[in-house]
Amino acid sequence: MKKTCETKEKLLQVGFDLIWDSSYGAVSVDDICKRAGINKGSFYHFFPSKADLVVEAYEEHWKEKKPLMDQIFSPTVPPLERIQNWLSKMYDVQKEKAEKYGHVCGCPFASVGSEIATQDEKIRSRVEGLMNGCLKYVESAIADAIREGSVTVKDPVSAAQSMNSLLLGILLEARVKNDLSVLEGTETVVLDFLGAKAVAA
Amino acid sequence: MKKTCETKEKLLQVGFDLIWDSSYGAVSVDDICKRAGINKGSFYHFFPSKADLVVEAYEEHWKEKKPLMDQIFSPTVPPLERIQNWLSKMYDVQKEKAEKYGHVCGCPFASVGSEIATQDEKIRSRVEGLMNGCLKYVESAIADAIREGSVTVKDPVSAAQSMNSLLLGILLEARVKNDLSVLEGTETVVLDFLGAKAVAA
DNA sequence: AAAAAAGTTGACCGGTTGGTCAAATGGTGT
DNA sequence: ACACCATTTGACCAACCGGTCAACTTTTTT
Repeated sequence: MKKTCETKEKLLQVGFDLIWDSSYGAVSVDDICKRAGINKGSFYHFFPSKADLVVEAYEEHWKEKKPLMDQIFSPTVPPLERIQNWLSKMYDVQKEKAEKYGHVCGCPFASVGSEIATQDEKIRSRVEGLMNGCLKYVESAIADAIREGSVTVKDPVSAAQSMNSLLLGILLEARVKNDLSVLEGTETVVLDFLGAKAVAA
Repeated sequence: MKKTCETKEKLLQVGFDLIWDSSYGAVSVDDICKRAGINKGSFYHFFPSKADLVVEAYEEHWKEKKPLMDQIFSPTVPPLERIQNWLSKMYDVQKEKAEKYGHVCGCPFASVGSEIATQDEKIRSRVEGLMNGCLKYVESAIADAIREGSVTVKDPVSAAQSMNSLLLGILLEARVKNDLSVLEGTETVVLDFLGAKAVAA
């Protein structure tokens, strides 16, 4: 027998990747199991339903990414640099994904969230929570930037909100156009949006 | 027998509405036919496949909306007012949809585009085209605003691009949160983004 | 070593999926 | 009256869907 939960983790990871690349509706439980090399019975041993797998997969993905986010948005880093580093990391992830799957995949929360927002309340509310999680990092970075006067924007809460929407929109556009170059000007656009005074390299 | 194409048009309209509200994957051909009160055989008399119905439905939807867009973005209207009127109309449509279906539906192009961008090239490229169609209106309005000096933004092409992304992101967020109030500050955010000098009522 | 718990297997289920088809229907031009 | 063509019908299909289950193996507990 394999190490405890190795099977479950494999299902979570494969499910997340497959659905991120295509969509919730287009990926079947069989697809996930086949790709994971695991029998369907095992799937339903660990998860009551396909929807539950998705909720857990997103939870897991966030748990894995959080340490990196904490590092990127560490208060020891100048606030605008935090945002620049975040955007840079985001681009790298998108590029890596695009090379691996042949598609620009965009934001996994946004894709699935938009697809099933009107159909499955459990998933919808979870996605909403995860999005709000991201928001906190940006909010605090912008607030710090305002305090040090490196930015002309006034309200950190609404600025973070809008900046988040802007990023989601850009990622969505990159996915729809299947074109990485859409993401290339992101740093400039975002810094402009915040009214960043001096753009440090 | 019914008037020519009445059946086809009904299928297009019902299909568009159903898929806008939920998603491409979650709406079956049977669902569309049942709701339209039309037999499935007729569906496949008019459309070679489900994907083709969607492509035609989006084409049709655009054809219907275009006159209004031309009117809103008429060069006889001051450029910033065009954008304000567009945003106002957008809010009304979202509100109406939300009241009718109980969900904030967001942008139909974005929802379906994001869902199947990586799966069906025919639909993807059509959605991309429609998005670019919208862009032209905004581009020309921003260019006019720049010429009259009512806006601080410099390049109409990239500004329109970013403004479009911002809107898509806001609509996506409203759909995921299922909350109309997300849309309420849109006009302010957008005008701020453009660096609008004086905000006329 | 025995028993209980955790994990795994693959066959199986009813319902639904996108899509097909031959036959019937009805409007139109001659 | 006729034939012609677009439209309509509903039965039909194989493949697939999410999900179940009883039997079996492995690990952990006692």
